[in-house]
Amino acid sequence: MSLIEILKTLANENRLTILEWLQDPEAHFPPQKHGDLIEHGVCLGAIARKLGISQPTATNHMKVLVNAGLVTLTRNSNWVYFRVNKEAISLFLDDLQTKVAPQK
Amino acid sequence: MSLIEILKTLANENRLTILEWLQDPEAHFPPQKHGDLIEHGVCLGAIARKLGISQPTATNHMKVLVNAGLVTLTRNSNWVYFRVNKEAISLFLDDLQTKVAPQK
DNA sequence: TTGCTATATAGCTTATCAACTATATGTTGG
DNA sequence: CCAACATATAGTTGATAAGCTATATAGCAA
Repeated sequence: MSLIEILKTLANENRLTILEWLQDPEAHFPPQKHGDLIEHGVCLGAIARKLGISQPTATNHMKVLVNAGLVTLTRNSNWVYFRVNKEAISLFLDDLQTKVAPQK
Repeated sequence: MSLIEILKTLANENRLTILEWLQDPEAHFPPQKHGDLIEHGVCLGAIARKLGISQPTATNHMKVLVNAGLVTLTRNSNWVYFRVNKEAISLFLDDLQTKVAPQK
């Protein structure tokens, strides 16, 4: 995904917060009965509840984050799990630095 | 300015391009009769013309960039000059890295 | 089966953004 | 002084975004 698309993805308070939470799921979410926070990821409902937004809105935010490549999605029966994509974030930060601070 | 405000500022193709150009004004703008590109900055009209947008639209983009602290503004008679604020950009990049890639 | 939970999809509303035109103000040069 | 230029401001429009409700689908559990 292009630099500008990733910037648009992050230029939203809720999405930025979600990404921050997903960096360290155990620090921000209660244990899940149906899937390990680290191994499988954080499920959609937990994110929606913690943010205090409706489930469809959360679905949409996660779609944007996945599209930008910042988060990966795993399905297991009727659950959807999300994990941060650290490599993509690292690439993005490098790109951004090259673009807006090339002297470094 | 807050991290999220800066992200919103950069999440626009034209503004991102302007910031890139202002990193190295001599590489992107012709010499100015009325003010040195490096010493004083790039004047508004030059930015509007190069982007192919109207002057009021350029004024608005520059206002956003200045508000975010990424660019500084200097007035001289009827000209307005803009220069990149490298320190602010550097701080922003650090902030962002801390937020979305804290393990580094 | 029935009901509960998890997620997806559709459709709507409101807010924000990026662009424009028109116009005003102020500066400079002839 | 007047014309040309630089920028600012006001107001409008069209597109996109973020939220919601209502509803559909699918899995699980009693």
